[in-house]
Amino acid sequence: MGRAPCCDKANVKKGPWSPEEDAKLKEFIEKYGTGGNWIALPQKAGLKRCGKSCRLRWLNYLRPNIRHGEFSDDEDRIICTLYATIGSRWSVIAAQLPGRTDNDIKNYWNTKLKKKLFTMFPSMPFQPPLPPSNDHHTSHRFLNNSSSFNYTFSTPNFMNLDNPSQSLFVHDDHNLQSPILFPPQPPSTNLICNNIVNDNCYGYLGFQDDHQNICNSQMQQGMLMFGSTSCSSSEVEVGSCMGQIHHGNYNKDHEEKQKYQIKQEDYQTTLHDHFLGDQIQTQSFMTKNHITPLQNDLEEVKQLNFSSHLFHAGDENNATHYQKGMCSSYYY
DNA sequence: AAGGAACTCAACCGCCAGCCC
DNA sequence: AGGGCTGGCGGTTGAGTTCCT
Repeated sequence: MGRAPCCDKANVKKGPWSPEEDAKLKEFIEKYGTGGNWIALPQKAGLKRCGKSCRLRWLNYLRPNIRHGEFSDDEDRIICTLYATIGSRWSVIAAQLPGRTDNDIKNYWNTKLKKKLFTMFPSMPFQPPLPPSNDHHTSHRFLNNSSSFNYTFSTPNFMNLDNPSQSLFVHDDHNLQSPILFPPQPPSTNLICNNIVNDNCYGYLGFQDDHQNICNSQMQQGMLMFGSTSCSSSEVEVGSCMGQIHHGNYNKDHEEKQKYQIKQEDYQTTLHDHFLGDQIQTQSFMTKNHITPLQNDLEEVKQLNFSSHLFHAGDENNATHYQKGMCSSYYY
């Protein structure tokens, strides 16, 4: 048995909306609101339309303060940054661009922006990150068997061109031919990856042999996406990555920095435990405790000007032990 | 000028989470 | 507790438009 239709398909009009229908819908909603029930609305408003169609028409076209037309460079940048970070979550991206709808942004990305980026950086595989898995069995499979990594991560990256050892690259594909992570001096091991998984974040570490290609492609992407600002080596904090995302314009006040600062001590201890020698031990090295201020998902992200769900940590002062690796986590 | 290809974008489809009964 | 319903969302479609040869 199939799913019950949301409306009587035979008796609803489909296709483009006429000006008369627009006027009817607009007038009704301005007068009575949606009444909290889109399915019942068309009948009340005298429209032969599916409730969902009404909702879409209102949200994407008729509601006040909708902006159509050219996207600005700033909007492009925001879309690219967010897409690289959270993927095709258009509604979240739209929430950062007042007046833009998720549909508009999705169309813009699919028809223009993506092509623009490919034209500028043809060798760059520009893929969104995979949404975090809710399947903890899947997640833990990585933790327990790094050599059989078969999951698609395709995630953002950002870098510090002044000091690549502080740059974060996270990327992957099914065939393990793309970088998992770029280390400045990669060991001659095949890919080893380490995933950090918990309820609110996941991330991973890894090495890859073909580091020159990684470097080249990721350099381009890093420049493209996030500029080349430095991040602090003494502070391991969200702020440093946000600065990069904002092309150096990021100005977090001290209090905010404190709020999101990761304890250097925790970080060092953890890395010492797991980065000795050329091998990364397959073990989670970040826990919820490290990210507590960030785990309240998207509302937090919005409040923080959209980018704080991305966390980057690096410290070259302890390079003897672990400059070969960086770490990353993504929060949803 | 014509017609085929490529592009755009409004609208639809179907899935899913959350709410309510 | 669980089944049905709804809103919200992302992916996809296809008619209309623009571009190219």
